[in-house]
Amino acid sequence: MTATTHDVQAEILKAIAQETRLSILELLRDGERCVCEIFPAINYEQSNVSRHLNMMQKAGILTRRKDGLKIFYAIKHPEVLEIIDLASAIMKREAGSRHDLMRAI
Amino acid sequence: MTATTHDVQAEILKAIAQETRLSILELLRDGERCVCEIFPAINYEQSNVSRHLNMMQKAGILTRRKDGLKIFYAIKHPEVLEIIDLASAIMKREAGSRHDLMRAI
DNA sequence: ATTCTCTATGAGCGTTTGCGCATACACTAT
DNA sequence: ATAGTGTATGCGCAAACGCTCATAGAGAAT
Repeated sequence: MTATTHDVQAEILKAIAQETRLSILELLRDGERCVCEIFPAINYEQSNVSRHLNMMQKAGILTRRKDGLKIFYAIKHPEVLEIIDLASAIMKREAGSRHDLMRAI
Repeated sequence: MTATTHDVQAEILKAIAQETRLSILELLRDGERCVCEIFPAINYEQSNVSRHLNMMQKAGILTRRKDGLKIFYAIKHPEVLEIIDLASAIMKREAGSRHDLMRAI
């Protein structure tokens, strides 16, 4: 029960570190979206997307807003997108160094 | 086989988003360490720590250097620590808003 | 060659994850 | 009340994860 600092950090990062959730977060980069807009866009079952959104909200990185039937989710902390961008930076540099390695052979 | 952008991003972030690995990365913040220094510090089996280090190296976030018997691991990209720090920032803000919620009741 | 130290790997186990299908729930509209 | 739309949840399943114990490799030292 006693959650350590690393437990909480891991919970937040795990909420971001998954293919489907990254697709969702990329959509939410432009602003809030409802489930009905998201799941056709990324081509997954509505239930699956709903679970992912719920999970991210519980992890504290998404907000939830009800409007009639629809429920709109949005990114809560701008740091989430910064984290994704940093991961992209690592990815690109890694791809580059692998190219260098290729060329060296 | 065709790895998408999100697959690679997720692989990098997953390599960070785990309690034990966060402990290891925190140790590596001060510079390179060998397995023999790390596993007693975080109180896990040597084999377990070895696997985590190997996994992070394959994900591209750690470097590996051999020196006699010992093998030294180090953080390869400074962005890794930035990501952890951003997660901390989110964590603190969340903790704050939860306090506000508590006080509001 | 033997022994000692450090690291990696095989095997096994319980838990968690991500997914789809079907169904329940919430709200709106007629 | 009934039907329709949007969202959440129960269930089951295959795969991945994280861990430990035991063992194998690799290199140093005697």
